[in-house]
Amino acid sequence: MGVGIKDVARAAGVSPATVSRALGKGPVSEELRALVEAAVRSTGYRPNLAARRLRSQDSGTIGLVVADIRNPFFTAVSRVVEDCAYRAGMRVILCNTDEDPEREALYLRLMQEERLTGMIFAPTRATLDQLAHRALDFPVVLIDRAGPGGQHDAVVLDNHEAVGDLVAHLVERGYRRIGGLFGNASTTGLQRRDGYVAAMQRFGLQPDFRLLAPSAEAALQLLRAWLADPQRPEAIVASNSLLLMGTLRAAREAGLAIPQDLAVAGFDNENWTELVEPGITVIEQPVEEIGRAAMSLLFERLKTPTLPVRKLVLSGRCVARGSTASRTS
Amino acid sequence: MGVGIKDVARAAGVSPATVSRALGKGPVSEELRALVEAAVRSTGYRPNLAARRLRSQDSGTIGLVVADIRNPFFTAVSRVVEDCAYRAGMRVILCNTDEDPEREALYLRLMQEERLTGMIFAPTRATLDQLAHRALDFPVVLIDRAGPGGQHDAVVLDNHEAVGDLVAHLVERGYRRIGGLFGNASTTGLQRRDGYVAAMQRFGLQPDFRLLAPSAEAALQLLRAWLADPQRPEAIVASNSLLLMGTLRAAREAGLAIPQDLAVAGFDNENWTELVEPGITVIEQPVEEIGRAAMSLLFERLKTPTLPVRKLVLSGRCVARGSTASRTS
DNA sequence: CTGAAAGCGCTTACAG
DNA sequence: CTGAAAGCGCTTACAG
Repeated sequence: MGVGIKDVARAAGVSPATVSRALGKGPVSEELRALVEAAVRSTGYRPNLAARRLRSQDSGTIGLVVADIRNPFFTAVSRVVEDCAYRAGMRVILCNTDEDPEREALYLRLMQEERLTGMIFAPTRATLDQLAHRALDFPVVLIDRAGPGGQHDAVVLDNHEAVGDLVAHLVERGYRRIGGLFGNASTTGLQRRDGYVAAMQRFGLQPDFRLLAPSAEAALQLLRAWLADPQRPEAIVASNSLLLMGTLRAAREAGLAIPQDLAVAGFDNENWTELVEPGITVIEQPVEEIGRAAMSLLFERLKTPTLPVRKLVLSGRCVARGSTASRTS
Repeated sequence: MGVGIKDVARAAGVSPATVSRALGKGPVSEELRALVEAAVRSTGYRPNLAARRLRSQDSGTIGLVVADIRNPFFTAVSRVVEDCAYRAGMRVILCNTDEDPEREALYLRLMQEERLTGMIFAPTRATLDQLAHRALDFPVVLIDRAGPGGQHDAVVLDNHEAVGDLVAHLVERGYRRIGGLFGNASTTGLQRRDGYVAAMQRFGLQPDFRLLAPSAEAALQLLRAWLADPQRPEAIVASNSLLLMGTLRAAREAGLAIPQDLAVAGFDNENWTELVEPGITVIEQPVEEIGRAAMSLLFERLKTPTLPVRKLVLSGRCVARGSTASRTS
C-alpha cells in the first residue's frame, strides 16, 4: 500500500523527476505542473518525509530541549518556537531533561541521530560547561541559560539587572533583611544569586540566600525552617515561579501575612501571581520575544554559518503588586 | 562528512549487515557484537534515523495534536505522553491547532507525510465529525473530546458526572440560580453543558448558560454584561480553567465578593485555584492517568489492530474550596 | 524544461 | 550466524 511518486508520475504521464520538481521548487512548465497537481489529487499522494529527508540531507527539524515543558516559561517559549518552525515548514522535536545531565546527554545523542537542522537548548550548568568541548553537527542557540562568552548564540534575560530591580524595589519600600532563594541547577539561578548579592552590597545590606533544587516542594521545605528563625527575612526574592509558589505556600502555612509579615517578589509573570491577593511583584520575561529571537538567531546562523557568535540580552519588566507594598511598621 | 554503517563495518572487519544486526535485535555472535561496539565507539557512529525509518517502514513517531500546549491540561498530558514515548524509543511531534479546523486538516496531512506510527488527538467538533469518513493510515486515540460511539479509541473524563457533582455541591450549599459557562468549540464543552442542564433539571432548577469561545477574555467580556444583570446568577460553573480565570477576573472587576456575592466553581485543579483566596472549587482531572491510558490504548491497538474500539471514561475528583462555601444569607 | 540514472543510509529477505 | 544484494521513496546532478 501507499502511493508513491512513481504512481503519480504514471498517472500524470511524466517522469518521477518531474513530479518531484513540480512539488518542490524545481523548474517545470505550467502544463506539466497542472498535470502533476491533478495526478496528486486523484491519487491522494502524500510525500514520504523520511525519504525526502534522507535524500535531501536536510531533516527540516528543530530540536527543543528544555528542563520541563510544565515550567510556564518553557511552555510559552515552546509555543512560539513551534509556530515559527511550522511557518518555516519545519518540524520540532521536544525533549524534557528535568535538569538531569544524563538525560541531556541522551537527548543530545538522539538529536544527532535525527540529523537536526538546528537546536534550541536550555542546558544545566554541567552540560553547558561540556558543550564547549563537544562538537555538534548543527548550530545551537541557548535560551534562558548561558555562560559568559561561549561558542553558541544565546538569548537570555538580563538577570543581573532584573534581580537588582527587585532588590531596589524592596529597599525603596523599606525592607532591609531581604532573603534570596535561587535554583542550583542552572546558570540562571547562579546569575540571579550574583545579581542579588551585588545589589544587596550596593545598598550596604547583608546578603542572605539559599541555593536549592528548583521546585516548589524544595522551597516549601527549606522555608519551613528559615521562616521559623527569629532572624527571618522581612522579604523573600525567589528566582523562578516554582520557588515563588513554594514561598507563598510556606508563608500561608506559617500564618504570615503578606506583605506585613513577609514581603514576596519573584520571577515570571504567571497568571496566578496576579490572581492571588495580594498580587505578587514579579519580573516579567519577554517570553514571546525570547522564542522568536532564538529562532531568528538560528535561521540566520543557518544562512550564514560564519557569523560571529551573538548573545542577545533582553530586559525584564518589573511588575509591582501588593506583595511588596511599603513597610509601615 | 558523516560516518555511516559502512565505515563502522570496515573498522570492525565485518559486513554492513552485521553492523545493522548488532545495533538492532538481529542474531549476532558475541564476538562480532563486541567488535562492532568497539568500532561504533572508535568511529563515533550515530545511526541516521531518517534512513532507518525509510527502510524499516516504521517512523517510530507519535503525533500529539492538541488545541494549545499552554492550556495546562494539555501541558500536563503532553509531558506524560512524551515520557511514555521516549521510554518506548519513540519520538513525539506536537502540533497546536488553536481549535481551528483548517489547521487541524493541515496537521492531519502533515502527520500522514510523517507516516506516523500513531496519533493522540484532541479534535474540535467539526473535525471529530469528519474523522469518521476520513481514512487515516495510523491508529488514533482521542483524548479529552470524543463523540458517542465513534471509530477511534478514546480516553475522556466523565463530563456528565463531573458537572453533575459540581451542581449538586452548589445546590447542597444553598445556591439556586446557578449559571453555566461552556466552551463552544469542543464536544467537551457541549457535554458539560448537557450534564449541567440535566443536573439542574434533576434539582428542579432553571438552567441558564452561555456558550462562548474558550478564552479568559471571552468569559470576562460576557460576564461584564451578565453580572450587571439584576437577575444575575448566585453561582457560576465554568467548563475549563480559562473560562474560570475570566470568571474570577470579572467578579473582582465587578467588586463581587466570593462566595458571598458570587460562588464560583470550575474545571482543572490548577495551582492558582488553590493559591487564590478563597480557593476555587474545581473538578480535578486525572491528567497523568489520561496521558498514560492514551498511550496504552495506542500501543495495544498497534499490537492488536483487530481489537474492538475502546472508550475509557475516567472520573474527576471534586475538590471543594472556599469559593463555594455554604450560602448564609 | 525534461528524463534516465544514481544514490541518500540504512534493513531485510535470500542464500549459504 | 554471516554476507552480498536489493530496495525503502525520494532528489539531484547529468545529459539532452
